Amino acid sequence: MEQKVRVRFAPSPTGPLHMGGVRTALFNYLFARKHGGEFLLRIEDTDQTRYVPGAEEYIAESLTWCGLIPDEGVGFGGKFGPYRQSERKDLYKGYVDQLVESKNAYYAFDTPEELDALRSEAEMNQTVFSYDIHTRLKLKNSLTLPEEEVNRRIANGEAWVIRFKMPEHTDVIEEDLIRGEVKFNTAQLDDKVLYKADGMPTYHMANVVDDHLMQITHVIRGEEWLSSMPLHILLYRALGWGENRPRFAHLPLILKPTGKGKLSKRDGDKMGFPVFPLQWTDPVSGEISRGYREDDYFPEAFINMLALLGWNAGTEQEIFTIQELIDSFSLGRVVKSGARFDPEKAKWFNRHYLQQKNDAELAKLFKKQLEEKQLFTDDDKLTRIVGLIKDRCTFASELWEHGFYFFTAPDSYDEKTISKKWKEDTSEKLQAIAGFFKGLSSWDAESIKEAFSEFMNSREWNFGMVMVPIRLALVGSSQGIDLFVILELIGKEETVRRMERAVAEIH
RNA sequence: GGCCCGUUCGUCUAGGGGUUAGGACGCAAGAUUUUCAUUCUUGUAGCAGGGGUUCGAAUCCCCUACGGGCUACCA
Repeated sequence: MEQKVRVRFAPSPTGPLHMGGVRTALFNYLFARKHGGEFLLRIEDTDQTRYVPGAEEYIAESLTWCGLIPDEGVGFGGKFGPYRQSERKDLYKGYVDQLVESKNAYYAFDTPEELDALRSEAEMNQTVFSYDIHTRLKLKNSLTLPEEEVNRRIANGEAWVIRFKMPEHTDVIEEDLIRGEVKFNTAQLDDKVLYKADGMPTYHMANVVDDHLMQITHVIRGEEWLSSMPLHILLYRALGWGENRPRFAHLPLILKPTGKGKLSKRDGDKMGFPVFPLQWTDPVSGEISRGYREDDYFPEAFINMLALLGWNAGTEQEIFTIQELIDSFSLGRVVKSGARFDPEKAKWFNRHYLQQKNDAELAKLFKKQLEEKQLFTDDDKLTRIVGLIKDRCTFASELWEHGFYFFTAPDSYDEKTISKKWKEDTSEKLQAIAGFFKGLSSWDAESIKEAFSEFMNSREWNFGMVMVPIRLALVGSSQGIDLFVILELIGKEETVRRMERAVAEIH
């Protein structure tokens, strides 16, 4: 009988969630949904020194904005709680004791200073100090000290940690769901601290215990954890859970758009794109980091873009609804190598989603922008305008810059266009045309165009001489949609007013 | 340094012994729009290098180079 799939996203509340973190959450979510399983959010706050206030709320809000709602977790209920590791503190000691009892772990009394000294000493000799099978018998721990002294030190309240006793020269072979067989030898691995002097477990211990207790079936996480996979496997075995432990899948990292290394906050600042889902204000420095939400990305576009960064369906499809992602997702199709992030492609996804939205929906967004400027118009007209200008937009926030002229006269005229298209006799012509417009009785794009053509013919003027100048008068530059539609929508009076103003102001 | 992972157009990727190496973003050109943008069409550009295996390698193996991760009482 197959076990029910349970996966978890387990971030550390040390700051805002990085877009790589969101992608990890996404892949977990997709995997859970695909297999009818559950997706949980666990907060890994075992390092109290790195805790950042607000980070936890930020994580929950980010997932919510992205539509990746956990089935269980901090703030989302569930029967396997608490889901915050600091609240599970008491629970870990028993398992650590069990490991000490079974000789899989031992007490160590070496101080951080002593270890640092050993590390720098090793560095001077061009080597690296490692607390492992070769060195542990020369250090201060329950393997080397007499039992009475160990007990005495503990009773005296001396600081101690518990370390895993890495077994001697054995191969740990595991089938990673993305990478295939990965092989390690314990001879290369050190005796990691499992339980810290402050009474908190380290990541490794808490992770293994919680994944077991929360009945996690698949651990889907970033590649930075691949190296600790053997330790985790050994821990499951040592705790007697080796037969029923989760399977692992290690995701490739997201790399900088250019240059070396993984994507960082700095890259976003430098190159002008967000690396976080939501805007974040650092509680200490007050520094603000932009977010995809505030930069006006649609969450669907953000998610779609993230999904295709390191995964593909094996078809040429690139646009996926979340349901389509769920249906076609598989870990086997996750790419093994790191992916450089391309901000341009992210924009392309947003543009695509924006074009797919219906006009009325976008009109609502546009209406908000207009209201902020104290401009109002009826919904039908607004919807029509949106339909006319949306294909020029990548973000909904650009609706204004591409449609402002329907609501307000230009506040300046583009110099280049003036020098190129505004001739000696342009003012005169525009004045005549404005006068002609005044006398028109029907004011819709078709009729205006027809009447205007006749007028132009009668004067033996050609369109090219005046079209751009009229546009300049109405819009302020040589941009915009079909001129006669603009005329119709801004109305006769406003058209004439703008033309007269342009004649007066442009020389 | 050690261990582990990776390497197809500038970027994201398809490909799993025989393909004119496909798509997308970007970029460029043309068309259309008496403007600009859109749109459409076309083009641009790639198997890191070297050895094997094989009748035949982007595909399998080895070496090298390069990139990435880990190497904390951080996750």
